[in-house]
Amino acid sequence: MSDSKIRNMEEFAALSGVSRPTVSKYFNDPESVRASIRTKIEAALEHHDYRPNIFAVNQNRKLTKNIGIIVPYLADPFFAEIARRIETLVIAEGFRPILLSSHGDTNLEVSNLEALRQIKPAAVLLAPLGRTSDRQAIMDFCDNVPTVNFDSNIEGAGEAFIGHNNVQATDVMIEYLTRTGEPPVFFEMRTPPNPNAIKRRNAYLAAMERLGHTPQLIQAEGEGWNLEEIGYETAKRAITNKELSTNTVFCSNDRLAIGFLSAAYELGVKVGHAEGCSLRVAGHDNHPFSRYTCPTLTTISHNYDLIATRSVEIVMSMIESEQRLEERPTTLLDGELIMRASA
Amino acid sequence: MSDSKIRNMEEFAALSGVSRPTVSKYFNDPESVRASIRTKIEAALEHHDYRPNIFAVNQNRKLTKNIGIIVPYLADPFFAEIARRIETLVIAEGFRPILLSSHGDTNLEVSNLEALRQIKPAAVLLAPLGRTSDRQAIMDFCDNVPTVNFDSNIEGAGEAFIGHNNVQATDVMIEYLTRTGEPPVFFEMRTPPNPNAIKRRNAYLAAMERLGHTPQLIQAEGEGWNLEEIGYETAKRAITNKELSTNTVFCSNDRLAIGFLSAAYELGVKVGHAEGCSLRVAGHDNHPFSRYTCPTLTTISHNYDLIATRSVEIVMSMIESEQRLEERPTTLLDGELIMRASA
DNA sequence: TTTTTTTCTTTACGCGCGTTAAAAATAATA
DNA sequence: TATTATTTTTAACGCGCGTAAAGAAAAAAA
Repeated sequence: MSDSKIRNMEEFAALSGVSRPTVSKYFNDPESVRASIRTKIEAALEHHDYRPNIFAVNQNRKLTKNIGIIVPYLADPFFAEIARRIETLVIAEGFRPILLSSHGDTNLEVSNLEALRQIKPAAVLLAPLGRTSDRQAIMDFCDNVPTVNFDSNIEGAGEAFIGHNNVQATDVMIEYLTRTGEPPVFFEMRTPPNPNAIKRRNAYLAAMERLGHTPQLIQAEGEGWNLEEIGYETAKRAITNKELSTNTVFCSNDRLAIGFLSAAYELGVKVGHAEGCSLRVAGHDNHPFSRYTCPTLTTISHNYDLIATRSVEIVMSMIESEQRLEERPTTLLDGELIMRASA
Repeated sequence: MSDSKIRNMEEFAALSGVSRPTVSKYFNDPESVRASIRTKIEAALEHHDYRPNIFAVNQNRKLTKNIGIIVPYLADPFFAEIARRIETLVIAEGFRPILLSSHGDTNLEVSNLEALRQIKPAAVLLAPLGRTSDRQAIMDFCDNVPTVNFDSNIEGAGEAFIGHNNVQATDVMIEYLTRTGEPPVFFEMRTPPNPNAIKRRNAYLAAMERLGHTPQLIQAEGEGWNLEEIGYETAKRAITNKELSTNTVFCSNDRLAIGFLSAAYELGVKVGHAEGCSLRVAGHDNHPFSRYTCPTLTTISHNYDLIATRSVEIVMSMIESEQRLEERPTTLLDGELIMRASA
């Protein structure tokens, strides 16, 4: 590797003995030039450290090789895990992932959208905040940038939606809990940030009615994304005041469940389905930490793998076909019951 | 807001009644133009949606307004939390954070560095993988891009290092544990990915010797970043085989401790400092979830706030002074004992 | 009001690369 | 070998903006 610094494509083309437009063609798609030419260029690449200036490239292309990824809250391991998988897939497809977190903040979500629009991404994968999203800003964005909406469905936003089948997942868990013990109370936030929570609540109410049981909602009052704390506080109150009408609690998500378990432990309430336990607790999401709670958390898993692969697949097909999808296909991925010690 | 799409600065300048070079000056620093001119431009901005093309801007400036942030593993809530704080501070300073995770992979760390180098960032905040980092690649990078090294110290890398005072923190915890009960066993990985772990081990050994106690290391064999699992498996073995020489365990980090607590719970070993408990467990890091473990985890907190603010401060001063620091200042931030139920 | 200082306008070049059109070279086919 | 199809070269323009120099205009100082 020679130390000679190459300033631009002109110089590199001269060194490789190929004309600049052909070199440009090569970098856009190595297969598009003749093998003999390719060999020349790649030989030169081995001796000289050259890569096209990314700003100049992006300025002159209508769309870049960037793919934006926006998640509502990256410090939540669930989104961190999804983001990690998507990033990996995007890189494998030869694109550059740009990962942005809205940190639970509406304004930041909007400015993330603006930041992405500026860099002319080939496409965007958007997991919106949900209830607190600026719907208009998102719709405007989707008009201008090919977007796939995932996790939180914002009706009409983006060319497609990939999400979790909250109804199926909720049904599976309620069926399991009811079959193996008492029907569950539903533990949730009164005003959850994420629309999936509403779907889960409604699915719970519907399933309980269908099965002929009386539903009970325990609703935490907090706002924001500090879910463990909200779950902990509310659980402490609910347990102390004996608000639970059955011995089984189905939490709207694992983070609330983690808070619940913490409160139960502190109050000396033994959780689990083994003998000697007075309470069963189940969660929803298969949060990365749910297998290490005490007791380990029975929950319903998202299909992490499919949610990532399917989203990236759709994005890639959109990019390839270079046209928007006419309808807005919605993919709901079934959840899987993960049986552990807590219920 | 008129719908008229403005193609470039030329058009916008015409609409605002100001010459293009002056408009350019304005966007680089609004204070650098006369108030009367500023008013004109800002009036035009209210009617027309225009922002300079970021690629053209970056191409023509020697250094951009980008600040790179690399963390070793973003799915670890510790790094997610640090990254979140740093991002927020960087935005407040008027820069654009570019957050990249190495996902625990050496090759990805290297390609992240390459990706950053391409976008000519004003500076970079780097938390390297540590033991598995490609030291040469990092040193090369730091030669070309002003970098601040944080969390994991790679000797000589970057203009400065901001980290955790592992020795002080370890001493504080050992002093506390010893004073309130039996001296601790040290629970760690034999080949930890992060150099902080080595510092903690050595600090433990030194402190035990100083206090006249016999040290004992329980070393997990695994590799990688799946720390809870590694902690869980090893703890199960250690408890079952009665390998612990005292009733107190000091874990090298909270994620190992979470795995340890999970194993102890499963085996029916009651953890805590209350009566009826047979084991005390302490961690290190004040991981975001450590306050919700069962029992809640006694640990030592990083100074999350200072680690972020100090790092960003140094980066900003580097950018402002436009010159590299002559020495390589090392800042070690003291840890704070967080007393909870587990020890 | 006149002089000096500061700021703005005009004009023009450069950044590094995408892209196109016409001419030249190479490869494939007859 | 001659003909045709394909690829490459040459030459040149454009992308949108930073920036520099010289002259004009505005503000500040005398």
